[in-house]
Amino acid sequence: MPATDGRAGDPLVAKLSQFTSLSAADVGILEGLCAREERFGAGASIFEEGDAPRSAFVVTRGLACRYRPLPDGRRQILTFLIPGDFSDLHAFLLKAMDHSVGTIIPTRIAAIERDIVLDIVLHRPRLAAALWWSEMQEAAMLRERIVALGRRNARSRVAYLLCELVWRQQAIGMAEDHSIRLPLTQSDLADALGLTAVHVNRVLQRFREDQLISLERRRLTLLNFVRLEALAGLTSNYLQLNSMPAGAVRYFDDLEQPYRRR
Amino acid sequence: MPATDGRAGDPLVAKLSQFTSLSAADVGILEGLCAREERFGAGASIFEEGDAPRSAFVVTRGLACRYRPLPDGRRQILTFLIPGDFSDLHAFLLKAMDHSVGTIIPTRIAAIERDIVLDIVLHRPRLAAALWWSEMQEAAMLRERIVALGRRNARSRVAYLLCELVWRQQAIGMAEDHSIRLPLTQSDLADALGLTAVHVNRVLQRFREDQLISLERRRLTLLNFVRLEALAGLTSNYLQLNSMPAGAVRYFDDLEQPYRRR
DNA sequence: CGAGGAATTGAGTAGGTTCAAGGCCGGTGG
DNA sequence: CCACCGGCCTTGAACCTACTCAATTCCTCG
Repeated sequence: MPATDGRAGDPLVAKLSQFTSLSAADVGILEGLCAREERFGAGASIFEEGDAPRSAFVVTRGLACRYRPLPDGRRQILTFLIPGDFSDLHAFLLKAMDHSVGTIIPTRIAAIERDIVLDIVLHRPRLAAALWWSEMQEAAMLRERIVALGRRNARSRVAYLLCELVWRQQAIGMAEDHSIRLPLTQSDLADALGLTAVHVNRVLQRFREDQLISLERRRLTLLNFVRLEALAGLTSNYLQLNSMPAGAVRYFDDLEQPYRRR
Repeated sequence: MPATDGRAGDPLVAKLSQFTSLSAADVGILEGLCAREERFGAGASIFEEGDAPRSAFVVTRGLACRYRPLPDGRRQILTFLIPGDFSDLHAFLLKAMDHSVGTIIPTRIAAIERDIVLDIVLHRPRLAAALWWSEMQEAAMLRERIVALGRRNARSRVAYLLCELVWRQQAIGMAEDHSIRLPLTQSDLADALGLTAVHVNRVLQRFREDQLISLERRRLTLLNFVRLEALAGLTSNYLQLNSMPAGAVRYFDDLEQPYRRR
């Protein structure tokens, strides 16, 4: 099993493999996509609200977030982007991004050209399906966030976000058991959860008292993930952490045929 | 300009035409998709959390919503589905839906088979682009909801949702100026906005006092949409209500060539 | 005309915010 | 090696927005 520094295999391949088994050719393509990375420092801006979208991108190392800045200086974090996240597959269809993306820690990003995206969609059905699935996973995370912000109290919200972060890092081999590196400040967490940093602090205090988590030196461990998941109110099929339905598998195998011989 | 009863032209065609001009053939395909509709009464369930996804679908008439039921009986409404909304393009890749869809008023839905979806994606690039765009629009709405629930107070949230509903219905020719039919109860609005029905009521009272809206007999009119939009804090490019970038247009025209001769 | 859901109103409460001050910790420069 | 600095975390007290509970009125529809 992989180590904890994010170097263990390609995180994108690891993530998509949860959904469907990838051929050697597909893996090659994915690794090729991530070959030319761009590096950003901590707290850097990758793009901003209003910018023309350039292309899709993959996070290969580090941690970033999508967010919407508000006129009064506050912000709402929409999603965190971890290694293996393939985003904005179709952003080239838009004239302007409606949100910004910035890094939390030093981060590497590989940009993907429009032509490559379309080539995959048109000629690599199985790979395209895997990318669609990862888009749907991102949409599922947005829906879960809405439920959390709309109908859960602060304790549940914090529990939910910590669980999500751990689960996602488990999926790419960046978690040790239920423990991850968590370089987010309490203020970052608050901006994601619609709370204030002060209140996030008090909730985390309670979680520590209750032996639910340990969090020190930027390392988070879920000590009692059963209780945390219950507190978070997450359903078992969250993140669609299961593979493709059998019918769809057969279907894509058939579609692959014409292209396998190229 | 179309009338107010939702019969004026095909709402799906109207919606996608905002994004790109559609060929007669594409319009024909879209209208064909909506030919076989299924009818549901008010308060009916279209599918439920946990169900295996059947296929994509288009709402042709009525009003429905996606929502997540909570264990304690409450719920969070995620999005409202109005005529012309094409949803779940790729849902066939999942084993189980993570949310439910139910109707508010009598509603008609056209189911779209997986094979038809894939045929469009592979052979009708321009139409596929339009459908991707509508998916991105739905994702943009989810992000906007997160911002509203996370960082805005009750007044702004209500203003935002009313504006969104009016804008969307304008886009499909179902609005008269700034006036729409609004069959939602205050409880529905509350479930979408993370508030209680009682508080939604008080906010709406204030809006009426302040001459911002009129709302009676299920008819909403924005009396001062400038102030409402400001209160809602919406950005001008919300809903990506603008057409495809020129570069993308050329690109898809090229892709169309091989298929135009079929 | 009656019934039931929806809207409205009031009073008390609570979860989370705001403001402000102090403490910790890691990094930097002398 | 040590002292300083700045960002982050922590804690307390007052406050406020929105919730809860409950009763009443209004509408719509059969």
